[in-house]
Order: sequence, then C-alpha cells, then structure tokens
Amino acid sequence: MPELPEVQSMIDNLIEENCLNKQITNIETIMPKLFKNCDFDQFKKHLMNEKITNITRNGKYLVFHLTHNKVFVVHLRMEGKLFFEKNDSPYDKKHTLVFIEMGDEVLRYHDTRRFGTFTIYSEDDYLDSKEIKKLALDPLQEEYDWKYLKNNLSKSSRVIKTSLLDQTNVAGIGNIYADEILFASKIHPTKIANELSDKEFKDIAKNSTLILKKAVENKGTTISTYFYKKEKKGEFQNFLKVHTKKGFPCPGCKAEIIKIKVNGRGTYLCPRCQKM
DNA sequence: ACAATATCCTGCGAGC
DNA sequence: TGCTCGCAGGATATTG
Repeated sequence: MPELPEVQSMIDNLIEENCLNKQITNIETIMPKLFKNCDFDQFKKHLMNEKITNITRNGKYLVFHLTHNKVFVVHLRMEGKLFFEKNDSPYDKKHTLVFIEMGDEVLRYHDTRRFGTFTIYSEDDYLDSKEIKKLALDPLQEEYDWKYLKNNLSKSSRVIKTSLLDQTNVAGIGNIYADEILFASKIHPTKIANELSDKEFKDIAKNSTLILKKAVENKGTTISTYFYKKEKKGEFQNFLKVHTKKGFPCPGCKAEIIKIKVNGRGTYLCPRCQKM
C-alpha cells in the first residue's frame, strides 16, 4: 500500500524517466469512475495538449502541475501505480485503467483494486481543495517537530496508532510505517494518544522522520504488489522490524512478534518492548 | 464535535 | 479439485 515513501519513489522515478515537458496527445480510460470531481470528458479536456511541468507531493497525494495554470491530483489508495513507458510496450490489459499519451510514450495508471482517485484543479486552488487542505505536515517537512506532533495528537482520546494514521494529525503515514514507528519508539499501539509523555512524542517525531527518510532512500516497501517502476521492487521490506513479522523473534529482545487488530487494522508489535 | 463503523473493489488464501 | 467465504486497507460517508 503506497504511503509517503512509495509515493515519493514513484514521483522520483517518473521524473527520472523524463515524463516532464512533453505534450499530452491523447487520454483514454477503462474506468470513468476514478474521476471524482469531474467526468472523464472534462478530465480529458483539462489535460489535452498540455504538458506536465512538475510533479509534487502532499501527504500521499501526487500533484501533477500542467501548463496553463492547471493541476491534476492522484491518490493511489491501496494498489495504484504509475508507469511512464513506450506506447508499444506490453501492459496489463485488465488492470491498466488510465492512459495519458505523449506522442510515442504514455503515462499508464495501474490499479488492481480500482480504489485510486483522480481530481482536477487550477494551480491557484488545489491547496484549498477539500482533500489537500486538511492534510497535516508530514515527517519530512522542515517545520515538523515533536511539539507540532504533540499538539495534534494530544487532542485525541483515540489510541495512538489510529491517531498516527489520521492524515489531519500527521500526513504520509500508513499501516506499515505506523507499526514500525511505534516499535522504534517502544510504544504500544493501543496506548491512548493524549496520555503519552513528552518523551514519547519526541520519540515518535524523531523515529517517524528517520524511518520515512530511510524508506524513501530504499524506494519504499514491497510486501506484495508495490513497484516504484515496472518490475522494480522497493528495498525497505528488508529493514522491517515488526510489520509482517508475526511469529518471528523481536530484533531487540527476541520475544515473539504478535499481530493484533487496532480499529480494524492489522497491527504488529513486540509485546515485551511495547508495553502498555 | 467527536469517534466508531460501513463502504468502495478485487485478488488471494483458508477451509471444506 | 473447485467452490465459497472472509480478509486486506486509505479515505470518505454514514451512523452512533
């Protein structure tokens, strides 16, 4: 599931593959329902003959900046992936849902679960859109620190893992990295957020930045289907300490890693290192 | 106002 | 073997 490091790795790859500044010559889809604030014809009209001038990120959203002050925003949700390829290269016919053609090349959107979203805005108003406006800072932003985190999380009587997944408290963290951050901070995922000490907020702030940074350097985590580029897996799964490690020994204390449910989400932890 | 739950969707693995 | 069933999960809508 793409979280901040996976989204960033995909953006980095698209730019590296030279998808910027090429005229869009055609757009096709087999899934018009992906387009959320417009119908497909409007989306097509919005992009046609423009160029992508830059790709930026807000939380887990990809922002494609176009010529003529236009923008489109993509969220990959569970399984979305973007590949920039030659038009005549082979592709998965069943799960490739959107084609943004640029001459003999094409930006393809692949999504087996069809959960992703596409929206269109102008450059001037996308930051005020309802999905991006409410995003908190992410752990890689300069202004992010433990006081900011404490201020956002300590308002909540929910359990800390649920609060960490709430993009209005801190952006970019999903189920994998929430487990890893809480393990590194030695905090039980079901501890009530507003009962954490200053030291615990400091630890979460520090570890979230460290872990996401290292995950970006390793091009994300491939557990099952994530690729930052065609057939290219991330490497951060090799550094996971608890997530997916049920039954394995804790790298710290050798106790057995367990899996529990926290608000419906599969959650991995070391019961000895992460005490209530 | 907040928090828990249902919803979207498909592939996959468990179990009979 | 082949079927059904339930699970996985990010964000949003709905319900409590």
